[in-house]
Amino acid sequence: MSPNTSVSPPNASGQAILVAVGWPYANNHLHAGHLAGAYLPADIFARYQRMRGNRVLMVSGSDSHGTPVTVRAEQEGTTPEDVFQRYHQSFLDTFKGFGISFDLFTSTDTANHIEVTQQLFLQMLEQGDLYEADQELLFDSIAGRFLPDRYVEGICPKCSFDGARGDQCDNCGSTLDALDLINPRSKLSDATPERRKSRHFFLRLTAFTERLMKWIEQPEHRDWRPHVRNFTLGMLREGLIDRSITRDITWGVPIPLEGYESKRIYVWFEAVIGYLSATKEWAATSGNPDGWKAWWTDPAARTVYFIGKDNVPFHTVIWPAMLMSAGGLNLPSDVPANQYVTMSGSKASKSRGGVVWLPDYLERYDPDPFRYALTASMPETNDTDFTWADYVRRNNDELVARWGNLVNRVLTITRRNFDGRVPRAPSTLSPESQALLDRVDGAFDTVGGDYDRVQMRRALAGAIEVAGAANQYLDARAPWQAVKTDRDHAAETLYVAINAISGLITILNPVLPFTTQKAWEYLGHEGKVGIAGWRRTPVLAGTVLPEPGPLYRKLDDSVVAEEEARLGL
RNA sequence: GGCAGGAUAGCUCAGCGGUAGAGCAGCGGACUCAUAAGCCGUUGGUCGCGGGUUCAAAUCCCGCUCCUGCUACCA
Repeated sequence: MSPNTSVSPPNASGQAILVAVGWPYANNHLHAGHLAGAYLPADIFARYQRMRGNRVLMVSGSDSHGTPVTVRAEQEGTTPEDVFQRYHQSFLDTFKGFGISFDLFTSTDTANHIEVTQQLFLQMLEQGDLYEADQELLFDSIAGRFLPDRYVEGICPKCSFDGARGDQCDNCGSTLDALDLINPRSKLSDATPERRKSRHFFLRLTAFTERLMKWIEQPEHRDWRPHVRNFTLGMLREGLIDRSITRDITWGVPIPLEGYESKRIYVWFEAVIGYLSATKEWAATSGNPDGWKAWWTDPAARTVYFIGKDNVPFHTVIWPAMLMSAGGLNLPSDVPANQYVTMSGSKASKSRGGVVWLPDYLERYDPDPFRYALTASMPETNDTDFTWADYVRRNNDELVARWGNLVNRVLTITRRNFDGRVPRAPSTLSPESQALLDRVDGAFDTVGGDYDRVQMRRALAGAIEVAGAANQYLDARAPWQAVKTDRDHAAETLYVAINAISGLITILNPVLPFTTQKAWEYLGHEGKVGIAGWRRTPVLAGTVLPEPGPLYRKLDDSVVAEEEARLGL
């Protein structure tokens, strides 16, 4: 990927960029890990690319199928549809609340998705990339369900540890086959599972090893994140395994063939197709049914997948293999998978607590400070730890004090001393004034390049540093004094500071969409931030400045203890 | 077991071949426009351990210790 580092005006015919975001599983609310891992970086990336004038399409949807949804429905005495609908709505509310700017957030429970999935299924079957075979599986006769390996526990055949899961032993770390467990028991009902044969469809992954290897080794994939690239190469070197892509369940996408009424296509095969089906849905809805091709069949398009690291194999091996089988569709340009965020040192876990639920957060705080704090410690190269102490510090020291206060102090002095209007600067600026504006303009290149490479931490650090430079500039020129002795000097300072802020607003907008929009209006600008593209929008002398308000609230230290208690660790 | 990432100032982390850096915390100072914010200065580290390569290593190589995570038949 060549980083876009040059500043260009908005351009309706920019590059087509598909921002594909992992599909959340509709069996619980979203938490901070989801946001930091996938939705926030995707949103920052999309907002930046839109301002660059690129044709961005950002899609995702609820993954409505799969065993845990049905399990949860049974526990609650309701239907899978009900569970899925409830959380789907929760997701929509959460994205709205945090400003995650999807062009479409749909679900796998649509007629369109089912149709696209079945069509691809049949196409791959015809290609010979799917085949039928019998599979021996464990069946829980009390729950009346075949058991995924993870739902079986027993004694590890290798180390005799009692409590090994069907897929892996937590004690000795070896990968297991559920059929080899000694004294197996179902995690659903505690029943002793019985062996049953079942006929299923398999994805012939083994046939794709060579092609995938070639694809990964293309020069443009060299700068994929090391953990993504190496993990994928490792899988390919070890040898792929054909996997069954159907299950004995009734909640899911039906198999479009006679005699398979009691089986469904399984989620890991079907959910990734959502990227394609969602694009088609968006195109159809916007009145141009062929519009999806701009992102999927035009080789000039860029498709970037934002997911958590646990999802890497599906996006760098399985989905590309499926796309190769289908033919004529773009393979992922990049999969900048993130690592994990831990909460106060504890891994987010639904059972053990230690989770910041996003709907919960929004009841008490504003979205931008969370976006800011999570971006500042985004798990791009390693797991990171979120603490409320860090959140409060970043809010108070960086958002309130450094950035918010910069805007506030500049606007206040100006309004008070220049009749509420932006003062006029001399035609030739002093060197330090010019230097500040140059610094802001330069940040469009450096920070923009970081956004483009999906290095959000670096981007944000670079942006906030410029706010620091603006504060230094102000202190050096002390317009609050100059206004009494040399009005022209003060006028230049404030004019320059206001214009520097204007640039900073645009630069920070991908991370802080809500508060930068507010600030944008405080400068007398109209419309949306960045409407003029990825560049500093000048604020002209004489512009009437409306009364500003605080962009951020200072938080009391007691928030830390309160929220830590709420984490229940 | 395999793979990845980490181990650098009290804390969070950046640097990734060329005289140890930032923010916060601590200490001192000048200022007062601002949500008592901002600015300047300063204390503080034998860069996990042991070898090696090099004129030069936090930075490259080998070995070791500890931490985190991933490991497609859960999403």
